[in-house]
Amino acid sequence: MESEKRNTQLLRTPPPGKIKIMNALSELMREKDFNSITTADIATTAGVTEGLIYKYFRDKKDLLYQVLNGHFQTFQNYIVSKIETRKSSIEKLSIIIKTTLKSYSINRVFARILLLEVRNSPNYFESDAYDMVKIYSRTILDIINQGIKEGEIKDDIDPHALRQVMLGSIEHACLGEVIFGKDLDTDKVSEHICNIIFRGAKK
Amino acid sequence: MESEKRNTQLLRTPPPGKIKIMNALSELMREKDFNSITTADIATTAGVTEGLIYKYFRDKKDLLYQVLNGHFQTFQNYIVSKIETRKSSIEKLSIIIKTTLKSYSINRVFARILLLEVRNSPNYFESDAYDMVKIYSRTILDIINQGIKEGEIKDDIDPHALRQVMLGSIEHACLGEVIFGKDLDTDKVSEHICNIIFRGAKK
DNA sequence: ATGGGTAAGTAAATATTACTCACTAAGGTA
DNA sequence: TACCTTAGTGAGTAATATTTACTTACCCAT
Repeated sequence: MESEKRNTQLLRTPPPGKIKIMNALSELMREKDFNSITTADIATTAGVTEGLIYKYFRDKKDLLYQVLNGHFQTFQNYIVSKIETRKSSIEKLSIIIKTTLKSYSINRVFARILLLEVRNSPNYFESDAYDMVKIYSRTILDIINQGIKEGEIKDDIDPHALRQVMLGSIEHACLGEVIFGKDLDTDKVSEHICNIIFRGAKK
Repeated sequence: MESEKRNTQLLRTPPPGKIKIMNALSELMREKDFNSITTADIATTAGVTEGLIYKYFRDKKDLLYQVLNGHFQTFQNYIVSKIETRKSSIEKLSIIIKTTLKSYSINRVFARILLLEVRNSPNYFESDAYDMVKIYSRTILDIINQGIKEGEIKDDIDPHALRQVMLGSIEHACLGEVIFGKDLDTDKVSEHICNIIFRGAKK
């Protein structure tokens, strides 16, 4: 009963102020980079006072991490829903590449935070958001290993290296879009990337 | 005569204070991320006053860009010296991958700045440092195009995509080292990466 | 119903820190 | 000598992230 109470408390929808603050930052980041956004900016666009930010977030960075976490949650669900029906490993990995690229492209704020804004501070790697990244990253590795075991992927390929190439390619491909707002034909680009990667990785 | 004077002025070795400031930031960044380093920190480790920083640099970020530029200059020279003797495109690209990875690995501060600290602010893309990046990036593209023309690389490969995969792979591969200080066997990793990339890209 | 506890939110003070400005000292040069 | 330029100083200022003491509203157990 005790734990049930605490549990419902954890799961219940966050207070409106908290939501408003997170949305405000997300919105502001469509135009500005994180460091150029002030706590005053955030508070006014959220329609709350500056002090409230520090009721729900340890500091400004913590707010950023929680916003990222929110975006990553929906991203992760989307990814999982896309690959669960597929059988072949190569196919799964291709879908991950295309879907990730598409997600970054559709939600540039999400991509911006993940690729440009958080990695420079050590605290990020202790955050819940980074835990999500680890899960996503782990998923890819598992699929690669499965692919090797089932003979779809060459067994002289280093799984970690393949994952690095995949993730690196995806990230670098959308950098231009995220930074300069260039348009990106995700279907075409992901096809090119898959072409390069798998004509080597596929046995 | 006017312009000659100005020219020698530009080329002559920078004042000791400027050098000390740049070295100080570089040194501090071996331990801390850029945002956690204060101008006071920089001044004291450099043994100058805070005001002097703003004599030579527009702002704190500009200092960072100039430090990056310095590192990139030596990096670029190193790269060029490594590939100029080689004939084959694939070979050149392989060397670039290995050498870049090695450079990042040896000079973590350089890698840290380039990959984690500058890309989030728009000003960076107006800086001299970014001009250097463009040159480096252009070099790779030229080699790829040459490789395609000479039949070393498949002609259905998109040159930009191949470059993205290359650069992305390199960067992602050294991220763990740069962030967490993990050791990296550059020879092995670059071999793995080349293996993945070129078994598809090589005709 | 009511009063005590807790969650949501406020307003103003504080402390850090990037950046400015008016100044000095030391060459070099005409 | 007088002057100009360059290197450097040190005390400020202004912006802004964070803290603190306080108010209000609501829930639930007596």
